[in-house]
Amino acid sequence: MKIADITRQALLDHATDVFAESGFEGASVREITRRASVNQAAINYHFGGKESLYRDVLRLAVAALSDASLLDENTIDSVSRDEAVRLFIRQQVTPLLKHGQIGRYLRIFAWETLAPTPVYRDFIASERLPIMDQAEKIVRRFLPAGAAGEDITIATIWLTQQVTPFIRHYDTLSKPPLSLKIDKGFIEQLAADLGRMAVAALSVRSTLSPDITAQDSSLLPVHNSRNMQRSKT
Amino acid sequence: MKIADITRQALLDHATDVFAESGFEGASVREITRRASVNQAAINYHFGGKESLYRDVLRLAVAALSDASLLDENTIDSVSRDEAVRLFIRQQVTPLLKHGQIGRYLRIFAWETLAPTPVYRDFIASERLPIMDQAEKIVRRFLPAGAAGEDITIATIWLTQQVTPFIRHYDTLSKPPLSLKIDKGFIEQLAADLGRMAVAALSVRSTLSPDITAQDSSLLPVHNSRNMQRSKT
DNA sequence: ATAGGTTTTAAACGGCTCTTTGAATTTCAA
DNA sequence: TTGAAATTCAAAGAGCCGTTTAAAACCTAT
Repeated sequence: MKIADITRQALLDHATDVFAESGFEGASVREITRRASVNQAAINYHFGGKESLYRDVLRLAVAALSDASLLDENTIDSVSRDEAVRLFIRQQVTPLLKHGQIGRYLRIFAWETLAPTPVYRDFIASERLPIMDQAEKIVRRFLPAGAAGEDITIATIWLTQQVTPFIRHYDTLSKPPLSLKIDKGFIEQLAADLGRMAVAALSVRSTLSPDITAQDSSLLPVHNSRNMQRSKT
Repeated sequence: MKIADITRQALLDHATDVFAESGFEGASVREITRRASVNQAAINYHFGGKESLYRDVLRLAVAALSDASLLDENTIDSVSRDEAVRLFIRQQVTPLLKHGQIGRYLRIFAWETLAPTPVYRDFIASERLPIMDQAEKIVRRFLPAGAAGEDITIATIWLTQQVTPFIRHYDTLSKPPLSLKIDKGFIEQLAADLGRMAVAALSVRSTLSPDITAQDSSLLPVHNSRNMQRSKT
């Protein structure tokens, strides 16, 4: 491996760290190059600027998330819809363990959902995020066939965002006063709990779902009521 | 009203905007003072610095969220647990409408959950956020009496984070290609859907909950299984 | 070994950041 | 009205930002 490739790789690696910690704007090229133990001008020489470096990190992120995916085009339809949800949740929870790997990428995307950078906008405009397609595919199996596009969008966003709070609250969980140990057992349980809750939540959106509680009669079964209840503005 | 109070109020108001848009670090005193049409030094004169201004904004935020709360100590226990969840969800969804009001505060807290500022850490260390207390109180009504503290924490975080994705994705929803109209009807429906899903999700955590779906036999009722399944590390 | 291209380095540039300063202005009470 | 206090203002200070530059060091192939 050429020496230039080593610094290039070091830059990508530490840039991922810093971008995950502070977001694109909050990250400084000085901090990145310092951690990578390379000269400050290295980013501009190897990548052409901070933005291009970030673009490459985003590219690696989607690639890594695709590789780590438990679901592909085939399995997503060959398993039960409940199992699909559980797999979808699990593939997002497990990165909490491997801290040096995919967890950083999820944090970068968390920054982008809060305040999208122009780089990110360009990025998703060109290549779609597979995670969104997966979520939509799964959601469609729960919603009625004639569900409105808005219903699907809302449910899709909802599903994709079920795990990210725990990515974001990683520090809250692992540090005092909670000091939870984020080990394999914890991850397993978290995946199981979240999967179960997600299945239950999506099931009430389905016309097939039974009444979910006996102690609240106002919870009538829903039949794609979205459009019926809109205000007539 | 004294003139000094007018600029002070203008600073607080526009600071809330900028902090909500860009977070604490991303916000600049130049931008705030420019929007407030006051001198750049005004923040330091009236508040003593950017940090103190932010502290005051946070103070106003928790106060406003408390005022806008549909739940207080009394009602949270006087209604059914399902109704409590729905009210909790609704009180967070409605700010999506009143853009100039509470929505900004929720966005500020969204920034803080992603990367807490020292100011925020100090802040919550002194006075607890009522929303967390509410969520925990509600969650406890769903979990078994002997539930582990970790289970409660996880479920509490989960409940508080059910709405924020939609606060964050406000632009995604309202702008092309979706271009959803965020009107009263939409908010009502969103609150209803999220409320129903949240109740369903929390119900499966309860020993009282019935089986929620017939097509997946692996979904057995759960009995506070968290501790039983932990790895023996 | 040497020439030629690649990579690294230190320094500087221009622009933005928050804060400080001291004078000019406005406000308000005597 | 006058004088002291409160407030506003323009300017400058000190520091970090991303980027550019040109010289130095390094590799590699002849």
